[in-house]
Amino acid sequence: MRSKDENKELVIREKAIEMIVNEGFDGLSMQKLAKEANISASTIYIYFQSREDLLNKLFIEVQEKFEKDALKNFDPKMDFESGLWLQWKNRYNNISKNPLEFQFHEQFRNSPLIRHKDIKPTAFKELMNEFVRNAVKKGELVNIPIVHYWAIAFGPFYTLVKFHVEQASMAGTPFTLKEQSLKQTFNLVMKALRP
Amino acid sequence: MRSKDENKELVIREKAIEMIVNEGFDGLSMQKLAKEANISASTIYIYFQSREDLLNKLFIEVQEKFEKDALKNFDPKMDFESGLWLQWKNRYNNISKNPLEFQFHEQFRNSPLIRHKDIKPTAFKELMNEFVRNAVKKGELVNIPIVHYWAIAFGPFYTLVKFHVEQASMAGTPFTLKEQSLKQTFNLVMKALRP
DNA sequence: AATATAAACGAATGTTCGTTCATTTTAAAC
DNA sequence: GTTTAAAATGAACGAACATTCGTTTATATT
Repeated sequence: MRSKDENKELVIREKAIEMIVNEGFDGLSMQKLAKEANISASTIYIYFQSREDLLNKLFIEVQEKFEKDALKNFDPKMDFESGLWLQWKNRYNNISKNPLEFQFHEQFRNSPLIRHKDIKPTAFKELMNEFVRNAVKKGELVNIPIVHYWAIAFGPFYTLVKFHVEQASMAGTPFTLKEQSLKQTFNLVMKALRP
Repeated sequence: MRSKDENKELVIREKAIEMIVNEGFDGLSMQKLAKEANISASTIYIYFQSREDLLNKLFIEVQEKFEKDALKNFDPKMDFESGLWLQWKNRYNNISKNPLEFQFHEQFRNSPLIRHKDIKPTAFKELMNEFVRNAVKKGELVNIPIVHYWAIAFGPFYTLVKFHVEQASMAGTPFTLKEQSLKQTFNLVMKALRP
């Protein structure tokens, strides 16, 4: 009996994301993907049920990886400023290490494909809610609806990061955003969020 | 001689945006679009050179309309808080009146299609820069790089609005976001931006 | 070394794609 | 009412699409 080549599935995933980022969803055909991965098109169907299944699995994989990595060293009992800053830095690190995955994720999130999936509420979300509740209780954070909090706490972060990712992507240069820039923006955000 | 039916071009544009928002870029085929618009596929080519030309024209149209409407009653000599709030409200009004156009714009902006176009710097951008320079000079705004300003001044706005647009779109209900919610978020953003 | 079994493949399926073109229809201009 | 020229069309084009299938190949197990 022959066993599945784990590396082969990885190549399919990598090339698929690369093609989608560079050419969009309609730029990803199974035959072109096969050629890029140096395999036969029919081989893809051993690893994925269909094109749609492939896309969904890619999204879920990236989403889960990003959520998990965002919580590295994080504890909802941390003081608010340290906890939020840790999240900014974690997310920043993930994006600079995986700009293609990030762009794929953004593209998927902004497309109607996202509607065909039901996004299950993750433990991630509950952990963040706890973090926010604690901070309000301790008087470290203004008491506002959670969506307002998300908008202010992460809106500036993603706007800033996306700007730099897009700049780099268009110019063909590596993604660069100095930690000092991030910190300066973060300090202003904290000013908004403190009671 | 027969003249072009302006209404026909409008229907094509409307249906195209509708299809893209509901089914994505690969959901838009010329034949399906023709059927939706009750015309022959070849008729589309009287109004647009190609599929790509159609997409580009749609984007440019929406982009210019949104930029123009964002500046309604705006003057770069306004005091900072009033000027920024006016922009929030203008943008908010446009999005709630044209949620499909907004979603189309977001989808395009986050796709690689945007790279095939060169975005010419608009008068819009220069006007905003002047507004910011004035505000800094008058001591109404912290002195930070312009990209940091954009991130903080509009990041929270778009994060909040997109959340509500997506909610409404998924649930099939109309877009609703109370002005009071918007104002509350705005006040915190102002707290961050004041010196 | 033989066997068994899933991986891997190339070719072929029927469909749909964007676009073209010869023809017909329409309405403005005279 | 006739002319004229562009709008509008349906049929047709080859290319590319996702997926299937019968066959071959590779490898773990015996």
